[in-house]
Amino acid sequence: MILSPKIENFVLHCGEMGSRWGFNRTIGQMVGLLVIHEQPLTANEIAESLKISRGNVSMGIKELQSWQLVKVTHIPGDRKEYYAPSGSIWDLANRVFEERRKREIDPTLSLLRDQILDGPNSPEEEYAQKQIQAIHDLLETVTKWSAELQRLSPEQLQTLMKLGSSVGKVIDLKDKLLKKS
Amino acid sequence: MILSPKIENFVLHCGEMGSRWGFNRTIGQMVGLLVIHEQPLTANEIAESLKISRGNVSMGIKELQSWQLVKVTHIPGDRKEYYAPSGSIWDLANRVFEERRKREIDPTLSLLRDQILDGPNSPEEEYAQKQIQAIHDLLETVTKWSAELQRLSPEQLQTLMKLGSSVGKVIDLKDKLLKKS
DNA sequence: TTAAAGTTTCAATAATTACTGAAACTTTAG
DNA sequence: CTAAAGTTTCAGTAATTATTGAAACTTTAA
Repeated sequence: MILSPKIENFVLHCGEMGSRWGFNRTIGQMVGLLVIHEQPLTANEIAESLKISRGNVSMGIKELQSWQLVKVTHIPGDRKEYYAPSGSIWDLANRVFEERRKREIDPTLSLLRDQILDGPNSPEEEYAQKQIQAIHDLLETVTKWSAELQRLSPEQLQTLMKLGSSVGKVIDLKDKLLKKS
Repeated sequence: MILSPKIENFVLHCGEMGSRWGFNRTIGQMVGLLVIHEQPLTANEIAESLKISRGNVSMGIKELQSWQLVKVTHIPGDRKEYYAPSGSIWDLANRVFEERRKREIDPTLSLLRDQILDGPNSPEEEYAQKQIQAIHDLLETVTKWSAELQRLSPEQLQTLMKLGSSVGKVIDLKDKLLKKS
């Protein structure tokens, strides 16, 4: 399981980015490796390729499973478990995005809701309350949007993606139409 | 500079979330504090409120400035510097989003571009190449979209946001408009 | 039922990242 | 020019997070 320079490069880069994407270096490398390899890999192959301990791989896989990024497969007559990405690049990105939303937004949203219900407890808290409300609204919008994106069909997504630099135009057109009716 | 329980709660929470949002606990607390307080604060007030060292505040401010999240103001006849958020909640969120794009996406995009130019160096790299291309395309789309969002006017954004639970409608809308013209 | 193949767990330790506080630096009023 | 007010830097240390490797656990073929 020796990696070609190009692939090694890619895998190492995934490691460096790993921590920015929400996991650690090792796990970043694992994702990179699994994504770039057509065939599923065993835990031992992963450990060997990345030069890390077997235990570390085991913990990494557990973490990746909690993110729903890997699936386990078996080869008939072989007792080992083989690991592969749980879907297309798009699927994986979606999962990461979703998981991060849960970790980065949901807890805050929940706290802010409580704080809003509580209301301002003193004149100085008036301004605080307004800001809390603003953050809450922003986060709620983001949440709704991300849920919406998950729901779109691949074709709709395709269209939306291509829309790119002309979202603005579509919106303007919509406004005009509304005024007419 | 003693904080009311509610505000302290909010600030502490921002600290916990800080690391998830791309900075560390202290810096998260600083953002929270600045956002929730109507009046700009001095570095000493921040240190006192959060019970952290003066040096830490100084480093935190430097970091926040690199994210363009704070602005410095002065009070006539007072030599101290007063710090405040650099804009509305929406502005701040935008900046964080933008900065994270730079850190989380741009370096990868750049590497992948190089790797694509390099082409597959062996038959086994065929598949790798395809995957690299797929990741590249995904990241490029995200980048384009985020640039587009920055460019929209607040009103356009407002419209887009309210469209909310029905992005699908935007697509339908687009199709209808195209047919008419 | 057992031993071989495989996997997971976790205490110890390594690596990384954040924080303090004292010293050095900068600015300005007198 | 100088001293007071303010700010930044950074070496040392504390706190956190990641990794190893050996022991414990699980599964299955014979």
